[in-house]
Amino acid sequence: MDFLNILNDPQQKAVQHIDGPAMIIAGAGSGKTRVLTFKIAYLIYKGIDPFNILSLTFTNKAAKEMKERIAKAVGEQQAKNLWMGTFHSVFAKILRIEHEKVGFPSNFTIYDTDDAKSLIKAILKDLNLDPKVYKPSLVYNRISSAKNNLISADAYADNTNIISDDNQSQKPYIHKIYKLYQNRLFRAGAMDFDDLLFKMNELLRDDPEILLKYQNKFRYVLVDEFQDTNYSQFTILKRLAARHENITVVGDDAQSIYAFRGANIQNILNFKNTYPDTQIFKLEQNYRSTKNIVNAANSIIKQNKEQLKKTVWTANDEGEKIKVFRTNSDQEEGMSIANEIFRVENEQHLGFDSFAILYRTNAQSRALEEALRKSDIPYRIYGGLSFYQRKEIKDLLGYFRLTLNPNDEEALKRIINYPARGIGKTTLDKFILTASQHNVGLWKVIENPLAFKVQITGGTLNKLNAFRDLIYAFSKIIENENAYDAGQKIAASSGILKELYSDKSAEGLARYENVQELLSGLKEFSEDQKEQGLPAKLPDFMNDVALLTDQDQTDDEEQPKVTLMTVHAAKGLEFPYVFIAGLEENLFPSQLSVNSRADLEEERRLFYVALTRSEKKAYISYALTRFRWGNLIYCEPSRFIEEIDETFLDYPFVEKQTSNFSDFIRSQTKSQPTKKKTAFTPPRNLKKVSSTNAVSFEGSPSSEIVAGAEVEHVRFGKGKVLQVEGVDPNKKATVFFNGVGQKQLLLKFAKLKVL
DNA sequence: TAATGTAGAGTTTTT
DNA sequence: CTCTACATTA
Repeated sequence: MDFLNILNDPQQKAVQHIDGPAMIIAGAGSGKTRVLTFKIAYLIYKGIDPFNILSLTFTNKAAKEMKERIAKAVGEQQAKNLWMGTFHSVFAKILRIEHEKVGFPSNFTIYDTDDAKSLIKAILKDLNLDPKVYKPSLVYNRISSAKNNLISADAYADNTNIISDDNQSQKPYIHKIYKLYQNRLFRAGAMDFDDLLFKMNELLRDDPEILLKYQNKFRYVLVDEFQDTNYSQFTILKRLAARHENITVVGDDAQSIYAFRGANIQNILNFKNTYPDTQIFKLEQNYRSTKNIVNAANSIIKQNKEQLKKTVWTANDEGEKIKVFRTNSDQEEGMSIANEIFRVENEQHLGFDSFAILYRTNAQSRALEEALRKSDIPYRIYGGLSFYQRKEIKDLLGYFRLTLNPNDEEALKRIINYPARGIGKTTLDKFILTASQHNVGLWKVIENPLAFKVQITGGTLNKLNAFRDLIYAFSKIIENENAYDAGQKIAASSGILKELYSDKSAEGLARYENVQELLSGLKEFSEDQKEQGLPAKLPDFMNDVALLTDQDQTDDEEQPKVTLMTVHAAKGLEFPYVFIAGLEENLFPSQLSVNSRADLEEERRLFYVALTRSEKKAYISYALTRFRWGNLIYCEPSRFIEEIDETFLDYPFVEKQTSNFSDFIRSQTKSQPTKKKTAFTPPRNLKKVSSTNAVSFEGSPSSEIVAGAEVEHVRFGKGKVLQVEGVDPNKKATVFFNGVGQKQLLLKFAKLKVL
């Protein structure tokens, strides 16, 4: 095994371990993917049949990349037979194979979160419950977390703790919604994300034959990103591995950032309790980042109480210190970053894809995007509304879904009257009611409304029959044509293409293009599958389209671009230069996390993940003001900045002034009208970048701000004071800004200059 | 039943 | 602010 030579000692040992439980604790940048890849290659090299290896990853993209790497090591033929994918996609596949035992059609639909919430809304209506009290997203989360803990609808209703919780929060009927929700899913031949795991658990629990079959099939189980698995997932693993106990988990407790969706960090912290024979391998050498970055990240993470002991170190260069930017506004923050990217790129010529801007929330991308656009820096934003969540895409997929599974209620509701064909809400409501009364699928009623004595007019019946026949026709098309041709035909004869084409607005054009993009995706799929000798029908495409995310899309990038994404989305990636924006209290850490120690620790891990993405240099920035929901709010620097050992920071402000940030801010804002402040003028490293915007913008004394005065604001530009009210510390001015409109500003914060 | 207008809510992260 | 969902009107 030549290739072992390029690994370090603990990496080699981890790779060469074959039988029995193993846990690989992989620090950030320690070559985790490489070890996992080599380990699988090594197993195959040692004669283990790839058919017997199951490897679970966090994203489909990760699985695909790993498979390609393994193919290079052991050859295409061998690699092809590996089972690799996300928990959801692998188990969806198995559930389709074993669908008879599960009691679902093999082409069951997978409801995404939007479908699920929409269904919950429909149930609320049936139960006459107020959607403001029973917020669909809240109910969904409650059900989801129950499922992730393997609590069925019946168990939920019987659990006195849960019920008293719900009673306490004035939502006593959640158990009822849960039960009905499962009923409706069943009738629609649909599962939500959590069901995929839940039903897999049930299957393995209740059917010894199936259990044995998959235990013997997956003699070797490997799990990546184990720190982000939930109880349901771990339970599946335990069941599968119970016979041979060849289970290898790889992860980093310091990078566990998905507790909000049920991930249980205890899975990794207590893995050895479950398998006392576990061999533990620690990968502690970081190959990615400079000493400064590694040490700064260590100084952050050590503040967390709950963690496995390890010491991440690097032999790399010292590198530059982490630079801190402070700006007056979120816009300026964007400009500072854009200017710095421009400067570094001019100097180093690494290409714009060497830069990433990371942030806590998607909403922050706007100001950053604007700044990059102004500076003519190419960029690509990841996340936000995903491609597959767009209305036009869901509409077309709705036709595909309904044709493949006519009981798919959410798909039906979505398209039965889109494009408009005269079947309105009233009619649809009648059908849904009738279906519920007879406890049959919606499609049964649609096919033959008279059999169920639904009161409809002859005209409606005709329209309905036309729709029914349309779907029948699509069904034939899907049977006979490949995915692309079928998709094309359905898009055309459903009227969707025409509908979108007739909309000449910019948004309409974009929607049309999106649909075209989906169709070309189908084309690519059809050709790829054919090439590999695999089936290329529409159902094959639809099988896990609900499990795809934007990250799985192949981007045919023509030019290098700066990456903009949330910290979560950046997990597993690396960039030479990383900017972490919006390091402010109530933003990062998020407002919702600051009250609980566990949540705050997760935010801190998130920051750790962000910082450890960088190879050469990291920047962190915060703004003193920021727009949120159209309102200007005032921000304080994040506690995380203080938590970094200052020897790793290039942060000129703290040295001169007090280290207490709130005092610092207060002193600035209070003394604002008078004397010149040394500390508040932009520090040297900022001068250059902020000079394009407002250079050390000085406000006038509040006594000069009177009604009728012409003033200038650092952000809104020129305007006229309409009214001033209140007394000095809390004096408030109403100002009309040209082109911006009327704003109310507190003078102690807002800097207004009288012209 | 379709189209238009208005009110209300939302920003934590995603399979 | 911006988007969506609902209600009202034609």
